[in-house]
Amino acid sequence: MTNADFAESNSVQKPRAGRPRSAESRRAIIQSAMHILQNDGYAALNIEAIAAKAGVSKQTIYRWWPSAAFIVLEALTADMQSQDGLTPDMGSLKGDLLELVRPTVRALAAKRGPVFKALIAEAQADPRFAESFRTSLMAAHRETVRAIIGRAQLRGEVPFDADAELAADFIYGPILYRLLNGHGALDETFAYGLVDATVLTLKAHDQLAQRAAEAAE
Amino acid sequence: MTNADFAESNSVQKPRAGRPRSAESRRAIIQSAMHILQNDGYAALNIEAIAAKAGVSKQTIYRWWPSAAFIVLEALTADMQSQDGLTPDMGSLKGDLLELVRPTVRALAAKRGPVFKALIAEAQADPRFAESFRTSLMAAHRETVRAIIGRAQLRGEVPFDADAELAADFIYGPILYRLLNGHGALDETFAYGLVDATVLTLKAHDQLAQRAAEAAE
Amino acid sequence: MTNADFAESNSVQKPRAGRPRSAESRRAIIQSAMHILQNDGYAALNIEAIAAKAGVSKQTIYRWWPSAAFIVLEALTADMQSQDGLTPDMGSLKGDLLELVRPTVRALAAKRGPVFKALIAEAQADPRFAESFRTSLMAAHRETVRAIIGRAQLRGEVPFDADAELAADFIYGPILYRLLNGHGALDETFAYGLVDATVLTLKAHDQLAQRAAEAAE
Amino acid sequence: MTNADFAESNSVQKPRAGRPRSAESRRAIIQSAMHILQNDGYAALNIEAIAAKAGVSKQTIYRWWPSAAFIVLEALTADMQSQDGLTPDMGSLKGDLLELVRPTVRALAAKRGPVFKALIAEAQADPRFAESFRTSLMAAHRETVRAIIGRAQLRGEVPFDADAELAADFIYGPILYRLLNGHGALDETFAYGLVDATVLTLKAHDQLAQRAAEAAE
DNA sequence: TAATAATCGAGACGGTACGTCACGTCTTGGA
DNA sequence: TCCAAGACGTGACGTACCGTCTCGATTATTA
Repeated sequence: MTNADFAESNSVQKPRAGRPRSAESRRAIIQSAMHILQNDGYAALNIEAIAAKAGVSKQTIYRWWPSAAFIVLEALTADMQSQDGLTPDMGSLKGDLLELVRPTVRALAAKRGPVFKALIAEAQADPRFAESFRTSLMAAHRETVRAIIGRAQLRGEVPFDADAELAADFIYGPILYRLLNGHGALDETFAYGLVDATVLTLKAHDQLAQRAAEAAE
Repeated sequence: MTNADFAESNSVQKPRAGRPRSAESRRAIIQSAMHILQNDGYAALNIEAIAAKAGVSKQTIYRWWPSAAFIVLEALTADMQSQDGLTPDMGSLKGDLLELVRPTVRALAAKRGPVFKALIAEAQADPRFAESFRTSLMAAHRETVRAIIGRAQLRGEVPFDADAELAADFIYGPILYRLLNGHGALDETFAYGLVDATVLTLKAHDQLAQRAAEAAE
Repeated sequence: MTNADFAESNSVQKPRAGRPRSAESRRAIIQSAMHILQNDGYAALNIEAIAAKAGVSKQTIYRWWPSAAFIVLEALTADMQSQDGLTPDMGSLKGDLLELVRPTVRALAAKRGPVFKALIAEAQADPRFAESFRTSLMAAHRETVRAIIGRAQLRGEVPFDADAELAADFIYGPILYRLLNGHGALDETFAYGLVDATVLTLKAHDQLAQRAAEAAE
Repeated sequence: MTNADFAESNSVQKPRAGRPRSAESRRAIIQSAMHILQNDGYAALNIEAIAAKAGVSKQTIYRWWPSAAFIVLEALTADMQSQDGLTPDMGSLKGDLLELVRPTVRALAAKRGPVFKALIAEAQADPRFAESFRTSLMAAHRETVRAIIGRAQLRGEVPFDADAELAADFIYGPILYRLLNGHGALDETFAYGLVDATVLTLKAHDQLAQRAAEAAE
């Protein structure tokens, strides 16, 4: 949990004495950070540049965020909460997964890719950020997969002992791998292959077990 | 391909004029870099520290490597070439994959993890390094998977149209995901689950297609 | 005029926003620079050494002075302003000039010599410094000569068309020449010879003109 | 005495064993040095640049000259010996001095100025070079003045106790002063003023002494 | 209506590392 | 013995950001 989140969540119940936090500055900082990120890349995203662009003092930034990465993370989570939150039931495991994977892959192939790569890189160097990153963005993604598999289990499409954790690894692992290593395209074909393989795995687990049982008779 | 690799590969055929490169310095630089990396972490791995520890000038380092990451990469590839090169045929797809995945996962859970994480992070910020990293370490890993699947195809374990590329993504994607995100352990259970799922996927592709054909009769 | 001078002269009227300049650091920098200069010579006077000795960051030095030479110049002008400002009227041109030249020559023959030589050398390589050097130290020296000759003109010792500029060149030129070239000693004899010759020149200008007029009758 | 001078003076009597010094390289080095000096200024004149431009190894330069300044000095003295050596007797002290001072001032105001300034600056930092500079270029200049005054003494223009050393200081001091400090132009007016003052001084020394003797009667 | 308290901008500060430059020395093969 | 080529250790450069620290000014709550 970032300092910013902390301050925000507390601001409701206890209006502390002194000058309140400037919403204007907060907005300017986040916008400036994202602007620099989009235009000049993550390498150019440093506190001094953000402060200069936002017309804000460095101190103000350090007061609310531990590093530039946290600013980006805040922008991203805010963005995700506004648009996502919906994993529509398409009526089948494959349909649900496609509805999840295809937009994800498409976004990462476009402008979301560089941002995501940068945050993951940052997480490797900064344990505090890794924690925040994992428990906000990443956890939300994995939860979606768990929900979809839960629905598939209720439908009887996959056995109840299907490993949702491993399934989430199978969905996001290869995506991350291609995103970071760049050995293959993040395109529709990949999305379909990914979903097909995952569905096959989850179902085959069942069917093969069934065939094994039949063979045992 | 790094400058160093280039110089090395040419050194055989053309003993150019001028003082030859100091093998002593090269060794000291690589060793110092790895020593700092193991003891103080990647964050402490900077050119000045390496130069100081190796008793070498910064210029000498910059002459042969573009950045500290390239030094680590060179050490790692040299290390890999000396110990690997062998993907023993265990007689079955599952056996081969386990023989590949288990040591990999074990190494990444131990001291190889932090180094790998750092290099991947570095690759996100430096396109030149990303290129080198992808075409050396990463490409070698993927090639191993392709070889294993090739053997399985010859054995008749998996169909000839099995997608080796996707299989490699399935093997290394989840490993990378867990390594970088840290949401799950890189342990034996994970290794088995990973191999089982991959084998099931590759085989189910065949069997399900077969059942679909039978059903069509 | 250095940045430092500029900031200083403005500091009275406008207490600008932000943390004010550290007088402590300024003092430490100047003192350290002079200390290194006296002990190890101008060749050893570099920004890193000054910063280290003063316990100050290099950036702080670069913020206020363009180079080490400007620091020395500031120290020297401050020193000169505190002790000089006085060109006592000795009652005669020769007396005034001796009162000016003898201490100057004595100082340059002692510890002021190396410093002065170094600054002049620096001025040849750095036009910005040359400008500062000329308009501060050098201009003050020349002005003193002009004042002395002005007094001599009022006394009737020298004609009103006596060239004060050339006289200043005659005073400081030979001093500089001996200082830089080292072909002759900067001693009392030299000082007397210098003053005698200058006085003779200035007066002879008058007398010879007079004799020429008499001869014309 | 430079290494080059040493080698040169010895080369006549003892043709040492081994490959002889390359006259081609020597010429290329001196020419390259002067070319860089004229085009890019003394600040750009470093051994690496000269070596690169001359197509010569750095070692070859260091073998024959202690520093770049010595190369320039060698070029300058060679140049001076070829054109000078002649101080024509114009029949009068003033004529002789003008014939000496006017070309000198003209040359220093033109392209000789920067070179001279740089060498003088260099001499302040390098005692070995100062020694060479003083005993070659500078000494030659002073000797010329001594010769001219010697002639004037024989002519009876100036007394035999006229101080030739001080006269040389009076000629070259102000020139050097203006050259280095840049407070005044090095033009014809200055040359005439300089010569007039020097002649007046030398002669007034006599006449004033005479008048003092008359007054004493 | 003050006093108190936190925030804000500006910007100076001590640090650390950067990547570059030139130094003067060395080690090759070849002339 | 000299030469070109060029690698080497050394030392300093000037710059970029870091995260912290004063400043005066502003804007709230609390007394």
